[in-house]
Amino acid sequence: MPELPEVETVARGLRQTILGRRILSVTLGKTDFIDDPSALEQHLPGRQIEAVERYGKFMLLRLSAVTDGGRAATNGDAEPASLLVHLGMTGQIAPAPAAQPLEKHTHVCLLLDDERELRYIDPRRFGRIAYLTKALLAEELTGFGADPLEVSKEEFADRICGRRGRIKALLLDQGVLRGVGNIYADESLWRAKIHPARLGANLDKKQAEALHRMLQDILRKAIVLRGSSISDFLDAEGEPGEYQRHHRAYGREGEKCYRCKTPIRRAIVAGRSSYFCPRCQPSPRGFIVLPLPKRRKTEREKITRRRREH
DNA sequence: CTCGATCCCTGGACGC
DNA sequence: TGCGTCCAGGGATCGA
Repeated sequence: MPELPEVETVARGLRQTILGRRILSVTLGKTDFIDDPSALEQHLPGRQIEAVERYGKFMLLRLSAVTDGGRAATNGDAEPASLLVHLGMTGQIAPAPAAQPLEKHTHVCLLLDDERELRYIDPRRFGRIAYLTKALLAEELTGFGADPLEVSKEEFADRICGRRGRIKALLLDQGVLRGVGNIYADESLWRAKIHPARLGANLDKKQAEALHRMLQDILRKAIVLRGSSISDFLDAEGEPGEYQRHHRAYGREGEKCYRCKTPIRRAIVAGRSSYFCPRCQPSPRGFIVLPLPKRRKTEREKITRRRREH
């Protein structure tokens, strides 16, 4: 599931491969995850991809104005615009030779001026694509929290300690921090020895600082390793990341804690599977780990299976 | 403000 | 083997 490091990896890959390309035409498959499908068809052709940025879990393809004067004057295409891409759970975006057969669940193809297509594949369609004018983009980006890689420890502590919610929920809340998802929330909490169900307001300054440091360390390391590949994640070159080998909590239910050898537990916190060490990350008062159904296959086994298939 | 529940969607795993 | 069921989860939304 693409979180900040995976989205950053994909964005970097796209920067290497499609910057400066012009979009010639648009072909759409299923469109129920696209804000305004016809806007893509109307406004993308003729634009050049000038930059690829990441904002939280969003990718933003910055597009030039259309230089064809006659058409541009009438429909707003004389202004630069952006294509917003959210990979959701299972989204992949990568260029491919236009002649190459389409993979199943390819829903958007942008024909480029070098006989390639930028293709968006998303089996579950939890992602999102939107054509955004400058004004719509500004509106879209309001309400997001700090970038976890940029945020100072003081601001981080302010954002966490002033809230009543559970720390896991706060880490996942894109309005608090943009880009953190389930994996990196659990990993940073394990490293900082903080239970996911603790209330943000109950963390002391030292714990908030530890969490800030661990979260940044983990995200930076994960970016270097091109993200975590569990289930479907592949980068823009179609390669899996390597950070899943460094997971210490996520997906490790029943396996030994790397610090104290106590079996890692799983509980639902903030509506998500949350993995933690019951000894290193002591529960807050009153928190009960409910019995959970036995896992059929651990995430680790899934990864192994995937790698063999490759 | 914060919570849980529900929905979206598909593929894969499992039980029978 | 084949079919039904459950589950994963980011995010939107809604009611408590």
